[in-house]
Order: sequence, then C-alpha cells, then structure tokens
Amino acid sequence: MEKAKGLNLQVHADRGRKLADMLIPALADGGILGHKEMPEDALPEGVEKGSLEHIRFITMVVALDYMRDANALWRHARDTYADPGTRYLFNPSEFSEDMLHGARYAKVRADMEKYSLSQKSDRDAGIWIRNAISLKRDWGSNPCKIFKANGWDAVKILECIRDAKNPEDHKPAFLNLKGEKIGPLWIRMLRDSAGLEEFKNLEDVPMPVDIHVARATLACGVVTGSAEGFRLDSIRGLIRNAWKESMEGSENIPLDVDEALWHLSKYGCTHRDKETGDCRHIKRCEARSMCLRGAIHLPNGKNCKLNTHIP
DNA sequence: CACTTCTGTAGAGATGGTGA
DNA sequence: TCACCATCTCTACAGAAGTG
Repeated sequence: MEKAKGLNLQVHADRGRKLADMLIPALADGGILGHKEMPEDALPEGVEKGSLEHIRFITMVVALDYMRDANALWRHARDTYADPGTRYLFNPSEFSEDMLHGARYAKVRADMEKYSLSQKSDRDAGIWIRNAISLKRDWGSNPCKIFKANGWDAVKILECIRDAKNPEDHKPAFLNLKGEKIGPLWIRMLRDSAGLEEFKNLEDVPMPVDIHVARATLACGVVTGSAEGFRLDSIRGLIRNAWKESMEGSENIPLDVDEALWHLSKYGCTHRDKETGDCRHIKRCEARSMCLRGAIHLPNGKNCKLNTHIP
C-alpha cells in the first residue's frame, strides 16, 4: 500500500486487479449498466473502419475530447463529416499556415461551429488548425507515418507527439493530443475503435485519467482515504500509478479497463450521493460488490472531497 | 455546474561537473 | 572521495479559459 504525498490516500492494487477481472468480461458480454458502445465507436458516413479517413477522423476529433460531453462531441463530428461542405476539415492536406489568421481562419472557425463540432470556437479552431498543419507538414497528412517512424511503439509515439515543435515558434506542434489524458486516449481509440492491432508496448501506456475514470476508481476502492480541499489534478498521478500497479502481471493492461470505468462512472457512480455514497443504480451495477460507501465529491475547483475506507 | 487543458510558479530530488 | 554549485526533471499547485 502506497501513500500519496500530502494526502492521506491508499492504493489497493489487489482491488484494481479484481475490478478489472470483473469489468472487462462484463463489458464484452452485456455491457456496463446497459452500455457498451463508446461515443467514438460509430463510423462517420461512408468511412470504412480502420481506413486512413477513419484514423484521421479519430486523430483530429480526439484533440477536442476535453471539457465537454463526449457523446455530443463525436455525434457533432460525424454530422460535420457527413456534410460535403465541411468534410474538408478532416483532411489535413487541405490546411495551410494562412488558416491561422484572417478570412481563412474565420471560415474554418465557422465551419467548425456549423454542427457544434467546436464548443469553444476560437480555442477549438486553434487546436484543430495547428494539429492539421503539423500532420501535413511533418507526416504527409497521414498519422500512420508517425506510427511507422516509431516502430508502432505506443510509448515512443506519444513521446514523439509530446516533443514535436513548430519550426517557426518552437511551440508544441500537437495541441491537446500531447496531453496526459488525450494522448493515451487516442491510442486506445485507434486500437479499439479503428481496430489497429500493430501497436507495441501498450502495457506501458498510462491510464487516461479523466473525471469518470477517477470517480469509478475511488468508488470501487482502488484508491481510498480521507482528504478534503484537494484538486483532481493532484491525485491523477496516484490513480495512474494505482492502475499500473493493479495490472502488473495480469494478462490485461490499464488501457483495457478504461472503457469499462468510463461507462461505470458515467451511467453509475456519477449519480452517487456525494456525501453518503448512496447510489440508485447499485442493484443492477456490475461492480456492486466492490462499491464503497462514503463521500466522493470531485468538482472542478480545489474542493474535492474523499472519505472512503475498506470495510 | 460540467469538464481538462493551458501557462506559470515553487520546491524536492536527481544529475553532473569542478576544485580541494 | 567529499563539498559545493548550477542545472535539469518531476510533481504539486493555482488561476484562467468558455459554452451549453
């Protein structure tokens, strides 16, 4: 049992392992709380699973998978793709530096707003255009060239994305995609949704710890303890390590548990009482035998609260 | 209120080189 | 080998951002 610095939290790798062994087959069978499709699973119109178009689609859209409802994001992205007038957005070859400013920028921004693909118009357009330009400039508009150049080693691919800089301003070339959550998420989607099987070293890709993974991890007692007034940021690393430790020696890896945890929280743990832990879905929850009572409150500020223990 | 990135700051600890 | 110093890396932390 490892303690978090500054916070009184404990990691229970045995519980993580047990939860994974429970949830992974449950997701494959009937789903978690009746859900098994991920928001990114549905194919855009006329796109073949695993095709270059599909890989580009996932690569571009996942960079906007933050601070919003994922189901809506991917639905809006498919709507944007279905319209011949806005489909160009998904082809990096169509982008150039001059789209970062002026009239051409305004058009991209407007086209991204048409079906609500962007939620924060300027920020999202900036991320989108920058990533498209970098893909075109450095990788011939083909993400697979990044994979090949790094021998399909997922860890090296993520490092490559993280360290890539623009030649002009030496700022990051891949916005959001280089982040600790979205990078691993991207790899997971390429494997599970696009069906790319060539990736290596996936066991060393960390768990993408978003709000849902964090909440499900705490609700099931993979991390327990008493703490108040902390930020989610400050326990992300601990949760990542908890899953790394939990899956060591298992035939599964942290990325294998991601989808199940996401469903578990989105359709279950989110509805727990924030103080008592009472959950109206407990009777039909696939993880009910692991569910802990007690406070789990994860607002966006620094007022997170946790008070759980193993009975 | 949901959500996670960005920039920026600070401190701890690791690393590497120098001179005695 | 030790003491010292500069530099780097990692982690924690805080505030800002913005639409539905």
